[in-house]
Amino acid sequence: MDNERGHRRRAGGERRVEVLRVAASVLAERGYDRTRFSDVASAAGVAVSTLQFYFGSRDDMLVAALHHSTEEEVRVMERCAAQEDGPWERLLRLLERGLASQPEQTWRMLLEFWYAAVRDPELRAHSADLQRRYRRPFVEAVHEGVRTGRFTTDQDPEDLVTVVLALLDGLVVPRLCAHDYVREAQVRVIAVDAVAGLLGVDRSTT
Amino acid sequence: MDNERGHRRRAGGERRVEVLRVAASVLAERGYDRTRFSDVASAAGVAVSTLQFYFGSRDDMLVAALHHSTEEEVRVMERCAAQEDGPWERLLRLLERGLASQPEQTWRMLLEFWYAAVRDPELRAHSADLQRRYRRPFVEAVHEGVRTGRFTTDQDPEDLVTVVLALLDGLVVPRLCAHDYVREAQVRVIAVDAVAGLLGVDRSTT
Amino acid sequence: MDNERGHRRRAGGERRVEVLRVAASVLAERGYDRTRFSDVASAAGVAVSTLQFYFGSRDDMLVAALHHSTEEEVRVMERCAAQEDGPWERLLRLLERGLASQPEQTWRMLLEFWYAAVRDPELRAHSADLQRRYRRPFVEAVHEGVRTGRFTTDQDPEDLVTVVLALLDGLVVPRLCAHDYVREAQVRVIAVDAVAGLLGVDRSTT
Amino acid sequence: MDNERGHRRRAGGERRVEVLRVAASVLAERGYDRTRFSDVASAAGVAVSTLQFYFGSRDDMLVAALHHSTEEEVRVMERCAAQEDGPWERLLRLLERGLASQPEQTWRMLLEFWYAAVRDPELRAHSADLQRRYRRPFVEAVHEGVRTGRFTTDQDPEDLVTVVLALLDGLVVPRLCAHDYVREAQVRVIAVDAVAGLLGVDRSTT
DNA sequence: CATGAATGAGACTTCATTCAT
DNA sequence: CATGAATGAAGTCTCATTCAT
Repeated sequence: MDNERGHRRRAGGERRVEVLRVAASVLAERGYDRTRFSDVASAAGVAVSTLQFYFGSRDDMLVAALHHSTEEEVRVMERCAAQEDGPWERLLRLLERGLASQPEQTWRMLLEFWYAAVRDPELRAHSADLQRRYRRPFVEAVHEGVRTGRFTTDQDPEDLVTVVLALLDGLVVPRLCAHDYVREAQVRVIAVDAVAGLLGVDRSTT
Repeated sequence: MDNERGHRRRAGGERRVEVLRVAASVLAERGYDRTRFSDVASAAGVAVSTLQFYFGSRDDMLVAALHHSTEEEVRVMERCAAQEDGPWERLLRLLERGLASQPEQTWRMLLEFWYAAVRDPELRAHSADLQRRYRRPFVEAVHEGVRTGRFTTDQDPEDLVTVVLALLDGLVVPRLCAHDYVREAQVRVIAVDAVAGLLGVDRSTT
Repeated sequence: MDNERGHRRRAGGERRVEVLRVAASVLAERGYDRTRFSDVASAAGVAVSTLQFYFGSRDDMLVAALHHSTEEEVRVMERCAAQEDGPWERLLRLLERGLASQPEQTWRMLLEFWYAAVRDPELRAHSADLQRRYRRPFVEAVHEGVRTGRFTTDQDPEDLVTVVLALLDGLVVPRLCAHDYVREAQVRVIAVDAVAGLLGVDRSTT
Repeated sequence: MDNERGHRRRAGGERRVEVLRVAASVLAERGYDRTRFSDVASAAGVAVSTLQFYFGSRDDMLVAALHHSTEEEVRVMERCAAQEDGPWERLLRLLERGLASQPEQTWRMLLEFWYAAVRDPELRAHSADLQRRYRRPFVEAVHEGVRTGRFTTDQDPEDLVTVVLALLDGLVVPRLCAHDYVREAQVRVIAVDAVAGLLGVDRSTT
């Protein structure tokens, strides 16, 4: 009866999942603290009390929405790393995905999740869990590259990935703020360069 | 009579500044949307109506607090770059400052500011302005390094700095969430390596 | 199809009676206004909609529970008076029963009934009816005692019983509140003394 | 800043006491669980939010009202016993007051208080306290009567008073339910008789 | 200059109830 | 016979805000 990481799924039928998706998009749009039941209700075309029937409290609803969204994003990353070619090729795909233009909602949701996790211990725990899964494909690619001699860095792969991901995450806010100085194309090239340099990748063959 | 970027400074003398500082710390602690007049009032030991007397509305108070804090942070950076030694040395100082351990409040405030700016056009404008000033010392150092041949990159300095700052900013959230995988010492080394590699810095003399 | 004083018995077979008993105990525990469908439902292990199927509305359920309980209590009293020995002996049995330690639920239910009856006309009518039946054994005993010369009072038996029952009822609240000054043993003796004195009972033979 | 037995008096000026009185009368009228903020607000001619400004929560308001009312009633009793004539005369005055016709509100409030106290530990504690003060004049009169030989009972005065008060309290509900069998005049005579008999009062001189 | 009193708007939440199966 | 899904009505509570002093 419990699912989604300990949150009791209260009730509801098929529509519950649909509504959850709507809730996520409203959340991305308005932000956690400004997402009211009535916002989601009118966006989803259901009654406010239906939302409570589905999720319990407002907080539970929003947390469920956060979980749902982030879960999906992690799965995308895992799929990106599924194809078994060279480690740099895989890493490149992961980077591209991280750097690619995305529906703004994805980034908003990410920021939302960070913001909430900083203060909510339960979300923070979940966040740590997600991070681990999110990092894994990166870490494995680096490990493999080092092992096979494709990468020549001396640093610890975990730490390297921490910096690589920081680089990706650090671009989220500037893009959301539509800072005009973020020139997508150039930034992507430089970011990939930075990673390649950091790992000591031999890119001659690419 | 107007100051702080168009916000009417309502009233109040010395105490107002004290209270502003308190407001900032409460804001960092609780987050924008959860900082009520009464929170700041009790933290500062004044009446709610006094806060309104000082700042006007709740939003005005919070925005003033955000401005106040971020302004201070930018000034620190500008001071870091004041000393006129080599461009890499200056950049290193800026990086160190950006990477250094700080009172958590600083980072919380930064995240707070990002989060607010994403949705508030007025804050976003202010944010752009701040970013420009924040970036300038970095950009100038890179320019000088390239001009003097100390750095050998072909990329545009502005874009390079965008990536460098993304790297710094991207570390804020993991640290606030106390993710255990962030190993401060190693990460700093790698981050500096990454920047040095990116710029093609000749570090043999350092 | 109608029973229990005009309340339509909606539906349900044997389980309905079980559930009614559960409802009564929940009612005694929580009080009229705080007994929700869901309380009874979870206590009885049935769905809320089942309760509605059985009883109709919430009020109907609670009234049925009150009727059920009080009905049982009156029957006990009538049984107490069934044995045909002397009037004082009978009265004594009735008093003992009224004064005896009882499961708290009995007294709670009584108070619940009083409290509800004060404001609900329909319950008040039912209450008057119950009172009449509850009083009858007392009144008849007094009548007989007077007629046979065993009691020597000049007062009207009805009025005497009113006072006697007030005495019993007045002990309910102190006991429910567990006021420590209520010393059961002594109080019973004194209460019986008071009644005996009031009726002018010749207790020499008892 | 705390008063009325530990309940924080939140705020408010002179009108607060007026409103408290209104709240009490609404409470007597409608009963605890059915007294909403809006009922008191409209009866008192203030806004709902004013009530919360005064009392905090709905519960706090009602508890304050209960305290206020019961406090007043106890004071009346204490005043009844102030005059220093004979113990029986004093006791008679107390009984008369207890038996006298009163504005229905008084009795309703009493029942309200009992009902609430049975389930609320805090109110129960307060109730015990009130009882002690309420009983004292009775107990002292009995003591004096026994000491001076005016009363000839062998029983413990405390226990006697418990029974006497039960008798008074037990009349509250029948009267509130307007049971036609309660004949005020006769009942008063009998009740006084009962007490006199219980105490062994020599009434020849009265 | 600073405050307390009073209020209105708006949100969450509880809960009985309706309906389809 | 019994239940789960969905909803509307109603109440409490929070909080910014206005106003008088």
